Amino acid sequence: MPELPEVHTTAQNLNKILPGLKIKDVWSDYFSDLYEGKQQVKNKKYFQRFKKDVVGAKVKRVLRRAKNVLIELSNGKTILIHMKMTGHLLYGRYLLRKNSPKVGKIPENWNKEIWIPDESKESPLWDPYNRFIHITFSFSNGESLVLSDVRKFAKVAIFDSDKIFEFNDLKKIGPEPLEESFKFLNFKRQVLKKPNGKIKQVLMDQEIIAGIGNIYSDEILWLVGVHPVSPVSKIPSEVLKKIFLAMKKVLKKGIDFGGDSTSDYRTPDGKRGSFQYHHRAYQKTGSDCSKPKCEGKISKIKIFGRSAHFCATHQKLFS
DNA sequence: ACTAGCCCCTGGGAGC
DNA sequence: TGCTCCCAGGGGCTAG
Repeated sequence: MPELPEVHTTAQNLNKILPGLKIKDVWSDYFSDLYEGKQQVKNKKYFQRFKKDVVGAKVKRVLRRAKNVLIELSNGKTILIHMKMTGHLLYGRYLLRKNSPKVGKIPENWNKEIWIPDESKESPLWDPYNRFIHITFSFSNGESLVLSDVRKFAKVAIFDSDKIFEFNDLKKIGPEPLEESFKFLNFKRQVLKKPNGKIKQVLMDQEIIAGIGNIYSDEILWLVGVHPVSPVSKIPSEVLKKIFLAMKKVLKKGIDFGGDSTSDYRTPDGKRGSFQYHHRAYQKTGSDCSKPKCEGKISKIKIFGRSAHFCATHQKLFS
């Protein structure tokens, strides 16, 4: 699922490609999940308005804030895309087909419109995980930006660029963990806003720190040897410092590996990232702990409706 | 103000 | 082989 490193990789790659390109058309089969400002776009009428705001504009730049991709347009509007769990953005030459040939496991009786890559079957864009395309932006150069999202949780919205930080999506988001200016004291102040909160939950709280989700929080806590349910206020300051440093390290590592493709995430050229091959805790339930000299095993528990993976042997519970 | 829990969604994997 | 059931979970929302 796209967290900071995945969204960062996507936004950075797109920022090398999209600026200067003019949006020629927008297509979607996904009206219920398009938004215009605060207004949820529930029908075609709103989609037409979204389309009107977008078509004809040029892309100025693409950036990331928390787990959102922001596409700034030349007309004072910004498209916000939150990929949630299974969404990912792809860029390439795409064709709209009706009664299309089968792609992956799409049923034979499929008779809807479908976008398929106009590329050789060797192209990573043909990866079966890339076939759930629910919105496309076609550019005047003949290429398209498409959102593939099997579970349809992704959010696409449009805002006035100068007001975008006034809306809830971005208003209350905490600081960016990889900013040079984000120092330990800021981190400490942030997490201590939830003194009774469990450390894993607090790390994942977007209002405390932006961009960390389930995978990276598991990996950070494994690395520093802190049990995920430890309340923040019980963790000694020097251990919080270790968490802070591990957070920067693990997130950077995620970026270096091109993100995590445990699930559906792909880079805009359709390729997998490789952080999933370096997990120590996330989805390693039952495996031997890989920390040197540790003889524990990775367990899984549910906290706050999410799974947490950790080694009960070397991850210390502060309480 | 807080938190626990439901909801959205659907492919894939496990079990029979 | 094919059916059913359960799981993945970010973030919005509601009930307590």
